[in-house]
Amino acid sequence: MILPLHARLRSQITSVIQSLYDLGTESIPPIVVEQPPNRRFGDLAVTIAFELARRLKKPPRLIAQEISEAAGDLKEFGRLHPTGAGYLNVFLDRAALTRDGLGKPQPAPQTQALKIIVEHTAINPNKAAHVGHLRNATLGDTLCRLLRFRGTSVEVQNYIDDTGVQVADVVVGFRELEHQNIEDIKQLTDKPGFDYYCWDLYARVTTWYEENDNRLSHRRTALEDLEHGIDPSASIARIVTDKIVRCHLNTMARLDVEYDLLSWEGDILRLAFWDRAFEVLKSSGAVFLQQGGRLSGCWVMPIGDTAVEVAGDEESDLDPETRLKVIVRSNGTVTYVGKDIAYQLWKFGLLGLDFNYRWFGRQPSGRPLWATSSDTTPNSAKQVPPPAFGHAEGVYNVIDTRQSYLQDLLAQALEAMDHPLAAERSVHFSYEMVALSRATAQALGHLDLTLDNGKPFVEVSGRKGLGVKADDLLNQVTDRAESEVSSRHADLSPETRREIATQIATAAIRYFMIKFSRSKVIAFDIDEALSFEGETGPYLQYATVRARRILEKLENRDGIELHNRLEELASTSSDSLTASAGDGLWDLILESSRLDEIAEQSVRSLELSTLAKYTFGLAQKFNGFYHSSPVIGEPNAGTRLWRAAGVKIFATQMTKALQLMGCQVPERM
RNA sequence: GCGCGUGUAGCUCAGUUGGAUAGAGCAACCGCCUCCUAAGCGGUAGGCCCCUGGUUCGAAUCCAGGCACGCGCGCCA
Repeated sequence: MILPLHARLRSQITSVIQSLYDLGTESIPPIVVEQPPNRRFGDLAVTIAFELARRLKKPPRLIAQEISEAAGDLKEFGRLHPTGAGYLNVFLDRAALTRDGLGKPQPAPQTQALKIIVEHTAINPNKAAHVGHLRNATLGDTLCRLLRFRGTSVEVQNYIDDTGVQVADVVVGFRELEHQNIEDIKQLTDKPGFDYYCWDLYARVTTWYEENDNRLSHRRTALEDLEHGIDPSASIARIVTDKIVRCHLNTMARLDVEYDLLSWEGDILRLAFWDRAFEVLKSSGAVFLQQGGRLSGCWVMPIGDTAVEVAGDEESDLDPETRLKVIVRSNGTVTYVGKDIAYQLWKFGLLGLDFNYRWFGRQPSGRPLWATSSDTTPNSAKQVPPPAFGHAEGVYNVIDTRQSYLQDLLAQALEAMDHPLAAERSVHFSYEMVALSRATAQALGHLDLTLDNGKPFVEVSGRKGLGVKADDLLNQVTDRAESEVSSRHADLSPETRREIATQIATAAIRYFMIKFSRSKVIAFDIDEALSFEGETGPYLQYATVRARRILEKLENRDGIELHNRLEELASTSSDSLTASAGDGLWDLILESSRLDEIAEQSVRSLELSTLAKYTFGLAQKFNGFYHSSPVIGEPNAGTRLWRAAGVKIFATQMTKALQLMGCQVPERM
């Protein structure tokens, strides 16, 4: 792992600069350590001379020279080589770093006491999950893995909006279109495919509303019934949402996505979280009662629009009310933003109220899953007590970019309630939506060429039933993988082939969801997602499997177990690691060691594609090495040993990187 | 109208918070399975980094102004 090395290099250079120039510690700019574009320049590059050029009013090239001369031979790094316009490059002790990489795995970074809550998935529990939800869950889950990798303790929450319009619509569907009673619906939930059934029903309800506007009154009634727990609608909703949530959990489990807590909106209502939040909002002056005008009788929050404030002009044509956000309607009901404020306060432990909790089930990995509850009867003594949820130091809300405006309001509300720290630590992890490529939309019969507007993609719409269901996609990809595995490894048992196919499918889908920048709309293309060649998850797995097979065979033939051969490596000529060896072995080792640096960068920028691109590039390096440099067949014992060491380091780091992306390494491919 | 985002090879996208020769994948074309798995590798071809100006040792990257596209802006969630 390379970050500690960076830190040591930085501190040594800092002392050199301090002794050389009259600069306080604070006025030394941060020392950036980069990768030189070409290995012949060095193993690491430092750009500090460029940073200092302005301050010292000297050319960077000269500064680099001065630093290099003053530094002499640095401990562990040797000379600083001034090159180019002012880079300072170092060559590392390659043999030592390679031996370190093989040594006992370093202890995981200590878990910090502070806890981070990550909220993701949050699918309306009224229909099957689709590809857009997969992007959310994959990003959210990968973020959690990265945070834990860095030693942060993470609590994963999945928000269940069980009292919203979408659920109300499906309730209306069961009652008004299907005329089903509670018993009928219960029977339906016992059959497979209930989420698919609701997918269609939801689309039918939408059409049914469109045929006659008066029918929308059914939605209003149902919505009120849900909020106030009035049967039969409330009971129907409870049965439907419980089943759909379990369907979603099953879908996500297929991608190795798990949670700690399901937060049900209904509990927020029943436990009167909102009432408490409302008191705080009022007493802090964050909201006020609007009198007169269009919003008369509403409790509103002023929206801080910096652009408007800076302009400062009278803006006479701009309605001042457009800068007010309604939090409580004139009929006394609370809006979505209001409920969200209450929930966010609870996450930080700032609400002064807590949920009750109920056991929801054990997930495939064995991890317990809890759900919030508003049942006040105490848990039976036999039951395990729930962990302490909430009270986070920071919160990531993984929600698509269309909700940026609302997420912004949320932070503003916290600020207005005199919780600036919580506001600052409420991070909206935003990402663009998943749409359908033209080809895929057409294949699904969703692209009407007569109405073709020439857009490069077609937006998914759950309301219209337009989209690719997550389980359909998973099934297709898994089947495809299974036939590939079968054609290559007929000797494996059907169970093993299926298991491998599942691992491949997971990697294919998860990698696909991670590899794009979060600010890019994904035009989902089924053929692209089904491909296992080029920049795909299976490519990464394949490289890792190959590396493992080499090590396996080597152990069987030569009995080489690398961690037992460290001393032998120390006394073996490391010529294989020099540039003149020309096989990219050292490049492979150095690049493998950068995983911690990349993980750090990915979290800092919330750009998980960085991790994906790095892992892909690393796999490419290995494949190049694989073709140029035989390991088992290498006659020179020393060269063979060093190469084996490189393969081992690669396999170890690659396995970790894949784990971070929620992917496993199949035993064969 | 206002806000946010995007514009890089035929297509889909990277480009390390201003750095060394702008890179991948797909598609196209040409090669490589007696050799650790060809889900692989090598090679060829393909670029006014949307436009114009500015900032400086240096700009695809930062600033200003345009252009194009997407999303958001409700007493919906």
